[in-house]
Amino acid sequence: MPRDAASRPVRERLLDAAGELFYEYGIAATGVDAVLTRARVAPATLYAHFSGKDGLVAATLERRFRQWQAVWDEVLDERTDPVDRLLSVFDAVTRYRAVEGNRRGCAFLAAATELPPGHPGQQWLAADSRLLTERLHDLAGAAGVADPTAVADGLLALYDGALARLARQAATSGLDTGDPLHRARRMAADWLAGQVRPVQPSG
Amino acid sequence: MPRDAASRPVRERLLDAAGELFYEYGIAATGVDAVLTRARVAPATLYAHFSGKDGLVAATLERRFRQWQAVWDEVLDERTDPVDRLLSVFDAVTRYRAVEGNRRGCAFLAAATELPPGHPGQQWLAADSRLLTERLHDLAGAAGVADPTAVADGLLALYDGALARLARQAATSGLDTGDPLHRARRMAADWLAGQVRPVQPSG
DNA sequence: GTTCTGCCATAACGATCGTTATGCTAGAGC
DNA sequence: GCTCTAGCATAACGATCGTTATGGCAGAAC
Repeated sequence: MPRDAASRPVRERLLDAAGELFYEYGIAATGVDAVLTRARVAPATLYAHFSGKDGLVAATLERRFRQWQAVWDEVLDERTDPVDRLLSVFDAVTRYRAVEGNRRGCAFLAAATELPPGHPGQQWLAADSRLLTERLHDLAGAAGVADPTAVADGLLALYDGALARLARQAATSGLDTGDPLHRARRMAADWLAGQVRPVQPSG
Repeated sequence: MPRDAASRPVRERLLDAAGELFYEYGIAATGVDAVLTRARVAPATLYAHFSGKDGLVAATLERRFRQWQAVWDEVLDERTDPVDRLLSVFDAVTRYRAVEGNRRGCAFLAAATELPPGHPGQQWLAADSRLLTERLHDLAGAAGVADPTAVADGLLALYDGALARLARQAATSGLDTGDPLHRARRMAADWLAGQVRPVQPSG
């Protein structure tokens, strides 16, 4: 099968190359040729694995979504304190950044501004939004806050804000100071302290 | 000069058309032809007024920056209470949205993900970041908060978060409920209540 | 050893991109 | 009236886009 047995499967190479280039330079600005060159893959091979550029874009977003969800699951499994679990979204994205090295902010946010309506990749942007909304809502409920929806919305606002600022920092490098994610986490913790209604342990 | 005296000057028409199309469909996805058609302008005329597409992009961002700054100035002039003035950034963007009708979130945030480094439009993204950072810092200082930098950063996070969520809502329409800007403003007000150190009036 | 499959390299396709060139017409200024 | 300017419409430029076609080669299957 693979001519070079030591290299990764061709589909993985394509997703790696496309993911990095789309994220670094933008989806529209990245040509198929650039992906092919970086992945060292022939054009016909790409179209044998994907329906086209749109399909490749959707596949990279799908993989990114699953990786991000897996990292969050992992972080969540390490926590037991309800408030810690609520704040884990910030730690998960920090860990995901360390692994994937995404300095340009949220890939889904960037894709949301680039993809037209009806693009096959849109479903993964929706999946990301849904995951964030529903999971934060559930965690807020488990933490015993008075209004889980309001807390989830608030945390989501801080989460989006941190990732959006990361995207802006790439353009305005050197102007901002510190890590937006750390600041957002601290602010969320402060804000939560006033929102969490201590629950009597049932036992 | 203008063949059709009733119409706006050709430069304004170009900026109007380009601003709307770039904002609605993205910068890279909008061809020069689409701008020319919408503005009813000949190709040579565009290149007589701007250095090219990049120059047109930069000019639309410049105009947007100045309009946004003017709206914020206007809102600020109506306020005297220091906390109200601090929260005016949310009201200004709400007013700007009503005037300009920008349902797809922050144009500068979108441009930050689309424009390559060194693009002539980057300076206006930097100007927007600087305006937000410095003005919020000054207003926080005037409000007598303990740590103006921390307060400015916090408000900036909520501001970015609200505009980022607007961008995502365009893709995930119908999933989110309510106005992110209103939620962010309320959350900012709550958060500020714990940050503002009441200052003794000097008189 | 032959066949078959997966992938390669190269080239070409039509379409669209940003940009420039060529005439032509309508109004302003003298 | 004449000139000059500003903008028009159309067409063409080379480049690049996403996509497809062609031919060849290496390793697996049998």
